[in-house]
This record gives sequence, structure tokens and C-alpha cells, in this order.
Amino acid sequence: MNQGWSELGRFAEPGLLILVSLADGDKHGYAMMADIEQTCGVRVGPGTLYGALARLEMRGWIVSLPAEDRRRPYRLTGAGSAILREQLAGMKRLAAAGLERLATL
Amino acid sequence: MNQGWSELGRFAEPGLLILVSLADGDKHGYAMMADIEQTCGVRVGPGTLYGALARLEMRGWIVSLPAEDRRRPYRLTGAGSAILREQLAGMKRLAAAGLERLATL
DNA sequence: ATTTACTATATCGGGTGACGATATAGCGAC
DNA sequence: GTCGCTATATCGTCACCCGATATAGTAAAT
Repeated sequence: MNQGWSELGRFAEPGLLILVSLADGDKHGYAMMADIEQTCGVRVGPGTLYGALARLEMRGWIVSLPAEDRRRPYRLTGAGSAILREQLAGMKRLAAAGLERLATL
Repeated sequence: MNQGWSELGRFAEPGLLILVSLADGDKHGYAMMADIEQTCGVRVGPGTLYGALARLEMRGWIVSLPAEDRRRPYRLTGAGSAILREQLAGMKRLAAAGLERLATL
């Protein structure tokens, strides 16, 4: 984690970044790392990524597809896209409310 | 944590919620809990709150003001509001990008 | 007056997860 | 055949979330 999205304790959520990455279409781990770094400017290391993938799958937000080649692709589930939509809507509200507060400060 | 902002492992950042709460003006802990619950629908317990407050202060995002009465108010620092602005801008971008991806899914 | 409820802060402990480091291995190029 | 890239996996440490619990002041109710 970190850089671009800038130093702080733990203000970024790798799991959420993964879900956003998969919202674009099925991807395997390495491709997600590249996608997330490119679109968010955040580097997610393998330790973070594969741990988060396992937890997301365990919770049913994603499923792993049969491995093609050396690649193990993942797909966002219905539950995953529902929770993602909900989370992003909440984030959007929070960001708007927070920025407004900062503006009138 | 949880409810309204809905069940998931750890997709909410108490530290960020505190900064947003303080962006509205100085507040003591108990007032932040009330403010955060009212505006975000998220309940932050005392264990979460005071731990996060200590860390935020240690990092210089907030300062504790001299206690009036029984209350220990906190104030957002310049560094704190800068980091908050940056974080919220990032969140806004991510939310917009993610929701767009979900829409074209 | 004492019980009840709310305000307010503080601490402890368990469990979860972020993340760097490291290992493994296939592939293409030079 | 070695170098760099693609790709996945695991381990260990440290941070920190969060429920539970303790403490205490205030204030209205009984």
C-alpha cells in the first residue's frame, strides 16, 4: 500500500480496491495489481493481495474460476457487486459531506 | 462499527470518520461518537474511538485542547485537514470510477 | 437519599488483517 | 544460461479494530 494515495496508517482498503478492479471484468491476481496501481496509484503487494483474495472468496464476494494457463482468474459475484455498490455509495456520500465541511472550515 | 454502512470485514476507517467529524469544528470524544453515528449511521465504540484519537494525535493530524469541565476536546491540525482533503479526494475519485465500472457491467 | 440513566473518558485483551520479505517456477530474449 | 518479467503462494510481525469493562460525575425521578 501507499504512495499517491499517500502515507497514513491504514486509510486504504485493499479488499475494496480488488472489488473495484474486478468490476471491470474478470482478472487474475497479477493483473489486478497492475490495474490497481495504474488506476489508483496504489501498489498492493502479493502478501496483501492474495490474503485479501482468500478472504473475499471466503465471504462470497468473489469466486475463483478454473485456472487457464498459469493464471487463476477471479470473478465478482452478485453479492460482491451488491456490497461494492453499497460501499461505494457510502464512500461517495462521506467524501462529499467531508469535503463540504472542509470547504466551510 | 457496522450497521447502515453494512456488514463487512473492515471497510470503514474510524480514523477518517473522526477527521471528518472534527472538520465541522472542535469536539470531544463523546460528541464525535454522536456526530459520526448521526451523520454516517456508523457506531464507533469507545475502544475504537480513544485508540484512534491517540494515534491521530501521535501523527499530528489532531491536537487535544486543554480539558474544559470533564470534556477533552480535539482540534484538526493543518496537516490533518490537508491529509483529510487528500483522502476524501481520493475516495471521491475511487467511488466515481468504481460506480462507473459497476454501471457498465 | 438512593436509584436510575446519561455523559464522558480510559484500558485491556483477543482476534483479524495489512504488508514486507521471501520462495517458487514458467517464459522469452539476448 | 542468465536476466528480467509474469504469476502465485506463504510466513511472520506489527498495527489496530472493537467489544467489554471500569470509573466517575451529573441530574432527574421515586
